[in-house]
Amino acid sequence: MQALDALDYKILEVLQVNNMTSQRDIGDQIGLSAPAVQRRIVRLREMGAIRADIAVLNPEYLGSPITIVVQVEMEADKVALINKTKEKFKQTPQVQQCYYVTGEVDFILIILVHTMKEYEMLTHELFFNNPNVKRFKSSISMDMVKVGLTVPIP
Amino acid sequence: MQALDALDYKILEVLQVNNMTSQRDIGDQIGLSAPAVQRRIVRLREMGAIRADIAVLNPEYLGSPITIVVQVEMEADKVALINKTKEKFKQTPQVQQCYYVTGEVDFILIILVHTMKEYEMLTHELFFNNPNVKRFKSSISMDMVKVGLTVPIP
DNA sequence: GCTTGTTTTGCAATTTTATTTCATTTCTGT
DNA sequence: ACAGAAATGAAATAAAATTGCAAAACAAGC
Repeated sequence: MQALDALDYKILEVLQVNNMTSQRDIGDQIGLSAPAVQRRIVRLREMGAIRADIAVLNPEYLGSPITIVVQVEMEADKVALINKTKEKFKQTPQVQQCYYVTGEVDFILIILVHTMKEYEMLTHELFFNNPNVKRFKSSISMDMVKVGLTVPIP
Repeated sequence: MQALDALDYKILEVLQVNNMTSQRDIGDQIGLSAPAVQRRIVRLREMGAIRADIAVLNPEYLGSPITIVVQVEMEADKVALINKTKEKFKQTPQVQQCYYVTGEVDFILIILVHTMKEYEMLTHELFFNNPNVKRFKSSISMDMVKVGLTVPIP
């Protein structure tokens, strides 16, 4: 994992807000030619500093899915079981995000469903049918005050 | 807010995974010409179905920020105070995400900081100095099992 | 069920952007 | 200071996005 320099950081800072910015524009902003910017971006992708390039969609236009924050407490902390559960969460399309955390609960999930019926079925699939889940608590999101994946840049 | 058709959904499905996919590729996949795809994408952006186009960065390369999930319980549910608090969270760069939720707690935050010292200072700024915050609970993320903004498409 | 007006489409042409080539410059380590 | 490696800019090329326009698909009214 090679280190990044100040110019790389500036490029990332621009791209994580708008990855449609042209290389010429970026070059002008940071004092490099377009090809130099291009080569750096290729390298940043190859090394994995840029993990993906995505369009952020507005849920309003997609049947207004319901966002639910779920806290999951596990029965046992056996690594094998934890990993199996992680894998299950990862592969469930409705699970938008999953964090394995310290503290009273073990997982915090951000789940998106189109109906509460769908959520009800999902809870069976993910929690009731998993004997290692001790309990879970759901909080319905009334307002997605801030949503993003922006990482603060040093 | 005008409705989307099946082709729009297919385009969004592709773009929310990889917005660098060329219009020709998308066209081939869904049976449209590149210009037709182009015009639909422009429209989807204008109407706000596509909210942003971003690069997803790998925190590993950015000084390995610590991800913390915070549950915040408010003192009073006065709308004016809630809105002020929302605004504060929204404007704090370390707050990557903020959900206003039903249930025992009022807010769930995803926070990224570079050091625990930074977090300690942030808790003062956001929580201790806000008289309407009754209590808050922090969970450190040990594994970002799944991270994304993907919305399930109908 | 036909006609008219509107919208959407595909093709071709144009423009813009990304990528490659290559000589030169800048860095690095000795 | 010097050799080797890496990064750069200018120019050329390739690829992609965008535009103009005629034809096709669609919808509403008669």
